[in-house]
Amino acid sequence: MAYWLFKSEPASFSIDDLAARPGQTEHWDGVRNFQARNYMRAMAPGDLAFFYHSSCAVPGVVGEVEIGRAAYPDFTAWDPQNPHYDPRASASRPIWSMVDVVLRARYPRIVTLTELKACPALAGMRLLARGNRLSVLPVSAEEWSVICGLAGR
DNA sequence: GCCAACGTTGGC
DNA sequence: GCCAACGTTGGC
Repeated sequence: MAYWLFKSEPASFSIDDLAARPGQTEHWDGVRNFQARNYMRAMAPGDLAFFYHSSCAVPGVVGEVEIGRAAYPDFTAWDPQNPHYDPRASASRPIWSMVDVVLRARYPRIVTLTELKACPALAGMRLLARGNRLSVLPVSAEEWSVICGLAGR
């Protein structure tokens, strides 16, 4: 059982968008970074992940999802109409992966980036590391429980 | 809109 | 294999 964090720009896909999906589930497609892809390949069904809103007025953790399906080919990569199209990818050579996520909790309030930074127990968190840009990150069990505490859960 | 930080690409 | 150029991310 492992813990993770997914970033998403709410203008593109927010936790409310996920909540509105049938079954409150969605495949997490469009990741085009090898390290982030490899983290998704390490995910197992039942793993939990934070849903983080980035590039917005109040960046922060807004909820939790559960991994519903382990990594499988990201077919959006070989769709020329898709904004994340990668001409190197194909059905026989997928290159990119995605997982399915299922909404588990939408927090009643945002655990803001400012709060995370102010929390000494989270000083080593990957999300807070200088220059961090990965959209998929591992989270330690300690960090998970600390942030759940901040969220009031 | 700005800028720092980073990953990727491509010339050599 | 090096490294400069470029594109992207993401906070502010």
